[in-house]
Amino acid sequence: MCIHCDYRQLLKDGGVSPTLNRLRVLEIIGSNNFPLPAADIHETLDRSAPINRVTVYRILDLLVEKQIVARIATGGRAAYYGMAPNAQHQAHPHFYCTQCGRMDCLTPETVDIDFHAFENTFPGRIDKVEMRLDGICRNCLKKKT
Amino acid sequence: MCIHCDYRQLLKDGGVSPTLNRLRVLEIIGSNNFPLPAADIHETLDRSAPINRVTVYRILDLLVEKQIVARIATGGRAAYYGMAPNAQHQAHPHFYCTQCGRMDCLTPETVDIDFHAFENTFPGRIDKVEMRLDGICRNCLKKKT
DNA sequence: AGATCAATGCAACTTTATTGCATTTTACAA
DNA sequence: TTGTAAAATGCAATAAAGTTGCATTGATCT
Repeated sequence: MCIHCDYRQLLKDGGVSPTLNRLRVLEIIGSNNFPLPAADIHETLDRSAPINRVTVYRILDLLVEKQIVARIATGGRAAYYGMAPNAQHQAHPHFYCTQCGRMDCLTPETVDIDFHAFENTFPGRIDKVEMRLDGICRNCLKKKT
Repeated sequence: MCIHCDYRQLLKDGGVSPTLNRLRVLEIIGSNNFPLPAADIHETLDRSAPINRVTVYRILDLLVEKQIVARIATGGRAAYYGMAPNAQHQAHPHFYCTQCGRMDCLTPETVDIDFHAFENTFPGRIDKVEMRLDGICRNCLKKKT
C-alpha cells in the first residue's frame, strides 16, 4: 500500500520485535494496494522462502491485535488483511466482488460517514468502523456478457 | 424484527413456495430484533421441532438470494442473518460486540452515508452496502470491571 | 394411483482458523 | 563464549462454519 511506511518502525511502535517473518508478512500486506486473505499471504511468502501456515495466522493475529494491520470481513468466508489506518493512511471503505473474491480499497471520500453525534451517546465502546460495498467488479461484469 | 411483515407474503413475493420450514426460519429472523447466526437459528428451531442443520443453511442461502434476508458479515467467523431492507425496514448499520458476539441493529440515522456521487462513477455493480461498528457492548463493559 | 419435481435429511467433505506441544532461534546474563 | 530462559516457529491434530452428493420423503398434477 505504501512506500512511506517503515515496517520495522511500525512493528517497534506496536511493541513487537521485528522478526524476519513478521517483516515479511507486513511487507506483503503493505506493498499490496488491496487487502489479501491469509491464504494468499501465506502462498506468496512460502514461494520465496518456506513459512508455516500457522505462523502466518499467528503473525496476522498479533499484528491485528497491535492495530498495525486491519482484519476486514467480507461477504465470503475468509478474512482479508490490509494496513490498519495510521498517520499515512486514513480508514476507507472496501469493495468486495462477490464473483472473483477480490477486494479493493476505495478512497476515503467515497462515502461521507458522520457518526460522531452517535458515538457520544452510545453506551458501549467503539473500536472500529467497517464499511463494505458488495457487488460485481468491472472485470467480472465484462466476462459475464 | 417486525409485526408488520407478512412472512408468507414475503416468500411468495420472492417467488419461493412458503414451506413450513421456510416460514419457521423467516419468523425466527423476523421476530428477533437483532441478527442471528445460523447456529442459533437452527438451535432454536430444532428445540421446538426437529430440523436439519443443512436445511437451515439451505433455506438461509435461498432467502438471501431472494433478498428476503440479509447476510451480515462480522469480525468473527460466522455470518449473521437479519431481515433484508424492504418497504418496512431501511438498511441500517450494525454494532458487533467482539466480546460476547452479539450483534445489534443501529438506527439508520446513526450514520450519514452519502455515496451516490460515487455510485454513478463506479465501473462495477454495487448490490449491497454494509456498515458495521465493532467494539464492546455496554453489558460486557460492565462485567469487565 | 402413478409420475414427477421440490424439499428435507444424513453423512461425508471442504475451507478457514485454532490449539497443544515439540523444536528452533534469539536475547542476554554469567 | 557459553548457558539458559523466553520468544518464535513448525507440525499434527482439532475445531467451527458451511457445502456437496445422494437417498428419502412429501407435494402436486394429472
